[in-house]
Amino acid sequence: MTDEPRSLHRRIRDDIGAQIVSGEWPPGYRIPFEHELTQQYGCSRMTVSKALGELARAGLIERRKRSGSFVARPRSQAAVLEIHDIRTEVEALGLTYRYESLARTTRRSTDADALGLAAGAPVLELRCRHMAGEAAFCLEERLIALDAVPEAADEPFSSVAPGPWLISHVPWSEAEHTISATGAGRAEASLLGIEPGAPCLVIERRTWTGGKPVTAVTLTYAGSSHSLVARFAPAER
Amino acid sequence: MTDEPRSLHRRIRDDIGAQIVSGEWPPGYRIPFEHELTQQYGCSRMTVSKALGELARAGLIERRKRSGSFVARPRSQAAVLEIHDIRTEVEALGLTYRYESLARTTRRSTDADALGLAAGAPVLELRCRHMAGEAAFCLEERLIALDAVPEAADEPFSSVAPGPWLISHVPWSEAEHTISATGAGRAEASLLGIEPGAPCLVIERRTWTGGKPVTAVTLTYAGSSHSLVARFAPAER
DNA sequence: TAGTGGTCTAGACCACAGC
DNA sequence: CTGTGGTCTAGACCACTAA
Repeated sequence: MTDEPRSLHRRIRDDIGAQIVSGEWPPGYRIPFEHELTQQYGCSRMTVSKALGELARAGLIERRKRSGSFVARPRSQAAVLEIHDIRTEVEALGLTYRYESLARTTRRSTDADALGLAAGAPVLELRCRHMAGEAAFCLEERLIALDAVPEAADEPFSSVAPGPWLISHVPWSEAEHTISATGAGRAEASLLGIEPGAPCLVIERRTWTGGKPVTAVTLTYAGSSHSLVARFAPAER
Repeated sequence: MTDEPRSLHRRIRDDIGAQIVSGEWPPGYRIPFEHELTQQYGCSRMTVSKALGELARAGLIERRKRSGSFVARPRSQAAVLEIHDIRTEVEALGLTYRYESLARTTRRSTDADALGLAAGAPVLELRCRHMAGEAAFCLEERLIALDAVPEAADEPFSSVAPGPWLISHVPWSEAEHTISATGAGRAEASLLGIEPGAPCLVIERRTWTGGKPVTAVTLTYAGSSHSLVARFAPAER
């Protein structure tokens, strides 16, 4: 009936996860000890350990030495937010994507910049617009630390959006996102084709690689055109 | 010099992670085979396998049978969004939290409800307000499926906010969040103490347990008062 | 077909926290 | 002290897939 038993540790993990999600094992319930599960499933301790380890990572259970593993109680809602490339977002809506470069300046960073760079470090400042069909979809205002990405100084960014360019030129990155709502200013309203003061969803992203600031970007979406979706699944798949 | 070697698989994982984040191993680079790492670290294959498995889960590497493990190229920005209890948020700002119940209705669900319940199922509808000091912090509009949480019918929610109450009465839950920006309507503006049309950050959350709808809530924050932060770390710690 | 990762075993020692 | 989870070993077989 089911296509389940692809691997034993997954089966164990899913069995236990189902007990928890269904409420049969309430928060605080003590899960069978590893050695009990090895007997129950007729397997070695490593296998159940792997299953329990994944449940613990997912936050479903809490493991305590000497006392056992317990169903955790839900704490803060944690959700995985996927932030896609803007071109992908637009095309997923069935619209034609177009990129427009508005301004490009090289200057020295100030303390007011969100990048977290020492004042005086060279930065590239970009302003651009992402179009969906004939309508403006998103405004982008970006700083790039030229110390971290010197090649950016030679890139005009006239036809390539800075986001995709950076992804292919910077090895890997940690990021922090801040999401808020504001009213459109005059310039933004005009560029987005909305009324001044109209609600906008604003995503600010700061990116580091190996602890060094790489880029800071502010994306402004007309409030009605965009939303973010975040999901939480207790154990993936 | 370092306090590192608490466990070998962590050391291996962090070593490789550092190579990737620093850019020394660019996207597409082939990571040493498991048996090579086994020799390099003088350990068994399970240990390196665990390390590589965690890196793969974190999205830093991609594992391909018969050809090896490779540094992945960053795809969509994935970030973990933590959504805390509103009382906690307010108190973290150093303000006094207060909860106000505005309305409480029991009715039958309609197709227009976001809950995803069959039409006609009994639901509890709540409207309430979360205060920070003397100012309104957040408006809450909530539906609770009484089939899933029958005890809610007996709870007045006059002094207990539905969020914390649900957490302690529902075993575990999956959730989906949608974040957007809107302009405040008249009623909302008056309750939040802002101008009609002023930007608001709106979080809609739908919650299930074991696949059954439990609750749907819309939280409306005055745009200037609130923001969400999401972080991404390539390998935790 | 050969070599990779995926999974699993049947042991082992250890640190640690509750008794 | 005792028993738990945390870690690790030195093997093994398998499925898959790139060559």
